[in-house]
Amino acid sequence: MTFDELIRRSQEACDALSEADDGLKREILAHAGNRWSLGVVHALGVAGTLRHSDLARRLEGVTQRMLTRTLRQLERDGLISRHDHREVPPRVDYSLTDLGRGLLTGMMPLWAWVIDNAESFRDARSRFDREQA
Amino acid sequence: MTFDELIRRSQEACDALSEADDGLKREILAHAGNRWSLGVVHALGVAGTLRHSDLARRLEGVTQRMLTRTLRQLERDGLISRHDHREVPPRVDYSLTDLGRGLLTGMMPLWAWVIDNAESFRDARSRFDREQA
DNA sequence: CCGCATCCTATACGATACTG
DNA sequence: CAGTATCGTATAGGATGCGG
Repeated sequence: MTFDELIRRSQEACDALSEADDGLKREILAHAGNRWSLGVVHALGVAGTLRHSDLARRLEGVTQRMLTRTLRQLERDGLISRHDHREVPPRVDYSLTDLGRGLLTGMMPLWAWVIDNAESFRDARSRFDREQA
Repeated sequence: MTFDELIRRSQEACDALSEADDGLKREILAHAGNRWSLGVVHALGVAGTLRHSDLARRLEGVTQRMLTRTLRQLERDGLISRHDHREVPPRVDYSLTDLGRGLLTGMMPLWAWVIDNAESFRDARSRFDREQA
């Protein structure tokens, strides 16, 4: 598909959008851009099921507060499911929902593209910063 | 490609990532999640070249401040190019770079996926909110 | 027309300490 | 172990007015 065809289709899709849908799209993408969301989704995609402490170990630098907040947000978005075993000591584990797996799948091409063009991004940025100086 | 194969590949890709690349990925996605970025990129994809005031008209509700800020950010990321005609009154127009077109292309599948699953997102959220009550 | 300066609110993110 | 509470800073986003 050419770029123009792609644009035409996206134009049609956009015209068909309700304002609520457009807000939803931005919201989901905004969540995906949050500090730890992608890391959590990816870790769960790789491991299948993980406990809170497992995730804390895998996401180096995350605090309990931010991990909990991120998990709640992802759960609210329906991307992960939370299972509380109701034991003492506490045992809670998380896994991707079908929706979460779908997001991960849908993100891959974009992700790969960003990595492939990492150098272009760095070049563009350093050029911009130089010109501003 | 199955989900597991996809995960395995993303795992390999992730292992190969420098920490800087990972930060870059998050940063680009965070910018994509910003309030007006996608709208600007999409509008430029559709129209080709637009002036500041054209964009302001197309993005209903945007303020001059946020539009300028968004344009600077996108320009710094190398996604759009800015051409100042240096006339009086001022005349500045914006268009997508190859990198910007690439981002738009890469975003389409994800975008379409979010729209396709809009109802699932709403269901998940209302279920979550009900259970919290 | 385009952009900036100023002032404001909301929230992401983090450090730290605490609870069942 | 999982989560909450409280503190702080940084930044997104907006309203409004000024200037080349």
